[in-house]
Amino acid sequence: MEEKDTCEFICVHEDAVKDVKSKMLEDEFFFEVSDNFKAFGESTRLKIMYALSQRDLCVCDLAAVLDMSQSAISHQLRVLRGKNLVKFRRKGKMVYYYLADEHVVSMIEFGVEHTKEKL
Amino acid sequence: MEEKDTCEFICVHEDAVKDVKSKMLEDEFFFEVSDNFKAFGESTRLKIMYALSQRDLCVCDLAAVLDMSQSAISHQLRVLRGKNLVKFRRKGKMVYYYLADEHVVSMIEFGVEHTKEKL
DNA sequence: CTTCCATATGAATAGTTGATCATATAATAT
DNA sequence: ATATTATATGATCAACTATTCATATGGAAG
Repeated sequence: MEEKDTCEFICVHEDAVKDVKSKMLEDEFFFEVSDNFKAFGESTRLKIMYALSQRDLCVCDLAAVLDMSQSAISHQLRVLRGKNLVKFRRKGKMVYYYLADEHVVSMIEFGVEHTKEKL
Repeated sequence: MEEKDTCEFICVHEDAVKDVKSKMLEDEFFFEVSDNFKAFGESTRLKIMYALSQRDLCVCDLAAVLDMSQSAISHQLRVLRGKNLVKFRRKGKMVYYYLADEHVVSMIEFGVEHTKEKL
């Protein structure tokens, strides 16, 4: 038998709550989805990905395009790599980054379109 | 004539940078897009919106569904209201929240689908 | 009006995170 | 080897944020 030690929830509509609760997804899954959104939810990372959607770029070029330090860019690229949103290939001393798959492109487009429509 | 006081950017590929730079959007716009993504980039807010995509719910029901405090939910609802992602209507003492428009639903679906495919 | 209940909100706090600085690594050239 | 250049990364710091706690607001009922 369940017992809430939080003494609230007097007003709960049991049927509605039960209904929605049954339709909720795994907590773990929500976490993954939001974690994915989070990658796009920071303007520096979004700009990096947008730039890469135009063409593959090395770190230095990205820094120039965004007018930011190489270090800052590298750190964000690391985050994006960790989420499998970008990949890279070496070419001599340089490292060229590119978007990991079409999902990234369509996610950006989706966000851009929806934001435009909201204006 | 431009002069960077940051003494780096030796490796920049001018043509590539110029090309991509010309294709970049307004800084302000990138900020808005990422700000929108950010709303979905936090699991509590995402869960709230997902729950509301199933049916309109009052604050107390949301708290019950997510098993979180009423205060925490209210604070996040405030954030969502601020970004015009949810709206509400009063019914007596209670306040029913619902998603502001179809954009919210499709954004959630989009994120969910893309995350599924990545597994 | 007063009480009760649903919700909102300000303040405080802990955890997260993005940028910088300094430094390390890795590849190329000399 | 050593020097140079491109990138990566650890540490630090400041800014931001999600939750909690305490309290306020606002509607309904007595």
